[in-house]
Amino acid sequence: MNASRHSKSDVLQAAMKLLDEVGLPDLTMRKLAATLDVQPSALYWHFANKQSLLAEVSNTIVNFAKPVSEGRNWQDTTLQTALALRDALLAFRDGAEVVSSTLALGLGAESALAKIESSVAISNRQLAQAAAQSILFLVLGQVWHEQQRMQANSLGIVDNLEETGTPNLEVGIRLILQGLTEKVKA
Amino acid sequence: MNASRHSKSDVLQAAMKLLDEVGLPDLTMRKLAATLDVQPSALYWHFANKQSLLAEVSNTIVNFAKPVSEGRNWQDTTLQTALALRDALLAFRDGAEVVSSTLALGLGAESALAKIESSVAISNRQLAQAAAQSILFLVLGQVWHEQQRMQANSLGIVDNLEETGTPNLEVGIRLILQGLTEKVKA
DNA sequence: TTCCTTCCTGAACACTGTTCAGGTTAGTAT
DNA sequence: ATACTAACCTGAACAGTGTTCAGGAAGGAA
Repeated sequence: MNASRHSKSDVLQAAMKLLDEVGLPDLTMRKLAATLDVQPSALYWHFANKQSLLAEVSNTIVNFAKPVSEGRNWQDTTLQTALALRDALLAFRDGAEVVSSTLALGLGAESALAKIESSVAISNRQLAQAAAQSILFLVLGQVWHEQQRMQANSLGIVDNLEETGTPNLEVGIRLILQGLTEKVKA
Repeated sequence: MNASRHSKSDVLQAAMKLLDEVGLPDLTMRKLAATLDVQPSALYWHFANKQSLLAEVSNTIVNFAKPVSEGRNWQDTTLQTALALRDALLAFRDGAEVVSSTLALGLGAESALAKIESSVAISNRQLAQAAAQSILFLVLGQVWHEQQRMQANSLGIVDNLEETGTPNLEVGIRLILQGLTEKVKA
């Protein structure tokens, strides 16, 4: 789209736009280069490799989550934090898969976990960490599943009987928070 | 290893052996064909494509889970079911990633969810389904993370300060079960 | 021996991420 | 204006990927 030269953030921005247009499986270095009117090798001046690029994409997605206003209690705040992350993931095509992979490889997006964990205001940090990680996996898994279904549906693949609709993510999170509250009381 | 002809299950078996030896990223059709002393194209007589192969690998992993003996209560049974799934995933290199991907694509491994859900003996099926899905994502996410670390460690990549050890998966599952129990009581 | 199903070959197609020696462009300093 | 330097890019290649397809060979049954 542009014949001028590009900065690192130009490339990142183009990558996110392309992700939205074609999805993660078709987000190739060659296609990305093409949208920038540049040879594929040019991208490697800005990023060491594709994974590094995806790591920054991942960070951008995670940091897109709106900061939450303090709730009535830490349970509420944690729930809002988790839902804000969900919204951020949903705001980008294949967002959950991108973040999951990056997180698994340990290349970024750790702030997602940190934000949840710091909202769990209980003294037992080990327990808080376990709960935060559980909530994170729950959000990622749920949204990944949902986004995959979105694409499948857009390809005309029929959903088996509407599948009772998405079992609300909120329910799962509330279960964890409920259990956590009980455990701390004891 | 063998110059004779091969059946579909031969190929599947070889795939699982190769998975164990080289891991998912290096499980290529060409390498798989090589271990069978066969041209890559021969594999496509047995499987429509690589994803179908991986789907069957995935099913094999999931079905490897030992059936659990009925516990004292459904909470206990569910916990045992989840832990059995975890053990099955851990028994195969990159097991969690294989199953996660297949599940996301909707190509198999659904029995994993079914087994957990059927163990949640509460009348509210919608709630049971949400809980089961939460537990499944939790197990997959946790084991995926753990297996990724295993590989990283084996490559000499140093863990930052031992990372307080795996926040036990059991803790997370128990939180959900606890919350579930409370919710049903009310 | 014919026939048919099962399994495989060999070669190609259309991609993928990545490397590298060398060139251009832009901006800063003299 | 000239020289230098950092930023950015070209063009070509390498080594690999999943997949397709026309045709051939092996094995058992009629």
